[in-house]
Amino acid sequence: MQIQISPQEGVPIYQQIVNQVRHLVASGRLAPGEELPPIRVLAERLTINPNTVARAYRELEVAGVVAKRRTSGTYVSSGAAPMPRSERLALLADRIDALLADAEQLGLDVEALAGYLRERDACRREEPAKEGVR
Amino acid sequence: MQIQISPQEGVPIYQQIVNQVRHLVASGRLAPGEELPPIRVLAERLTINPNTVARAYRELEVAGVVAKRRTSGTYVSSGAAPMPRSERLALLADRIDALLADAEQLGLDVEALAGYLRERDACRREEPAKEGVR
Amino acid sequence: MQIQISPQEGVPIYQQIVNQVRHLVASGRLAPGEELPPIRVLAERLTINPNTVARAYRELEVAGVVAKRRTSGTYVSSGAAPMPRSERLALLADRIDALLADAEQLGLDVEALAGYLRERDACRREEPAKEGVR
Amino acid sequence: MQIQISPQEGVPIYQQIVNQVRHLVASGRLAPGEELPPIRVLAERLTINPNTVARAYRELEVAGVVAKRRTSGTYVSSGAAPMPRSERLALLADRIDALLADAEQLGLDVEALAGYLRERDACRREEPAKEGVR
DNA sequence: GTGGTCTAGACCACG
DNA sequence: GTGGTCTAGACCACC
Repeated sequence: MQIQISPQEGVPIYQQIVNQVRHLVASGRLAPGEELPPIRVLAERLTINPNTVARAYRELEVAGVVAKRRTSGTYVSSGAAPMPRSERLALLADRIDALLADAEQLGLDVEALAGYLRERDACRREEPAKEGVR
Repeated sequence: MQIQISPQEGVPIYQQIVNQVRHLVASGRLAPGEELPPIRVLAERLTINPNTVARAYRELEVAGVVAKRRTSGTYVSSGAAPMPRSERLALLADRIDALLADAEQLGLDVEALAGYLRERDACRREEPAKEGVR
Repeated sequence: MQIQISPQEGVPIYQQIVNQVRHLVASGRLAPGEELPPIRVLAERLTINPNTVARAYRELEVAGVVAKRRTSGTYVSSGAAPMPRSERLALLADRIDALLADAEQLGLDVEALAGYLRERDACRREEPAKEGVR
Repeated sequence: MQIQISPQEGVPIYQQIVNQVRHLVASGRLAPGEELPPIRVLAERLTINPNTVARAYRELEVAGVVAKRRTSGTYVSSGAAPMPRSERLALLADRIDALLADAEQLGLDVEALAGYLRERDACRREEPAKEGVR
């Protein structure tokens, strides 16, 4: 399971984990019934405190995204189906809107923004992929 | 001066003000020498605590974006020139990158994202502009 | 606000707080808009760790029972109306059922249980009320 | 031997078994000298891990409620006499007290509680007896 | 002053 | 080996 933590702005670590698991489930990369890494394992991999991972898993559990089997591990809920493309896009709506608002305030139109989007995307693909270490 | 506050997730109010003033200056909508609204006036308009506006102005001052003239008010620094388009785009780089990373994790490619960007932009222009007040 | 913690069986402390706040709200003893004690204050009063109280308050928040105003405190949600008597009784249904099951297994009928209930209740009222300290 | 397991809140499975065996002995339904089901048989019947049943039997043994005869099985201790009614009631004292405390916090008096007790009891007797399996 | 996050580490319950 | 709870204490952000 691919999870990247970055000390990005002010987003709490546990929140980043929650978001990313949700995204992996929404895109079908994590299928219902699939097992998530044990709390301690993921904590070690990300070099963060196990309590932080536990909090993320707990939130995912109350949200119904995952289910914990006490002594056996944590699994993607059987009811957590992948989302259609349009809904996945909708998950980004708020941030897109905020971006558009800021761009407008900067005197940039949507085409400039779209162009820049492609440019940055090209960069990402060239880079050797930097590690998301904290 | 057009400033919109939204209780959006976790972005601090003072930070929103700082960003927006920076943007207005970068785009040339606020010209060097121009006067900003007095703290109390802006606070009342946005219905927020005057301390919050004061903090934003203070940060803008130490950043050299604005200058306070003792008894008379707050003005855009004479050294605060509008930025070229490329630099203005660069201000959005971090958020663009984060967006691309999330989109990828959602299994969405850059073209889907660009398309959605245009779609949301169209929505914005139709709407009567919702109030950004608290 | 009256909250009692007891190292009773295995019920986690944070859970006891959650339950009791819910009950106080359900019975109308805590009215919508009323302020709860600050995390640190309640923690000190119960001589437990502030993190434990914070966890209880957080759960109450996601459940919509209370709302936190970031820098000002924690309040009973305006939408958290008192419940009618029948619903309040229903909150105890699970435990009542478990009790009846156990009583049956002990060869005790419901009347014996009801009688014992009154007897214990009489005791409670006589006692000087023992402290719920941990 | 009638034993029902329910994944009720947080009561451990092995504890449920212990309690129920104690209750059956206290009420005289399991007489001294009577044989308990073999570990594997009970485990299979309740569809739980044999280790869990073993743990329950072990606790019952150290408590002197049952005795293991090396090669032959597990039996109710000869010293395990049925308890008088008052003592059986006393076994429920803690839970009764907790219930009364909660009821009081919910603004319900003991009579309301006793009435509800009878009501739930009536329900139990009508129902076809729901399965207590996992 | 408010709440929020995170760490480090201990101890428990379960199977 | 799983996850759960709790503590102690640090540091941050906001107003």
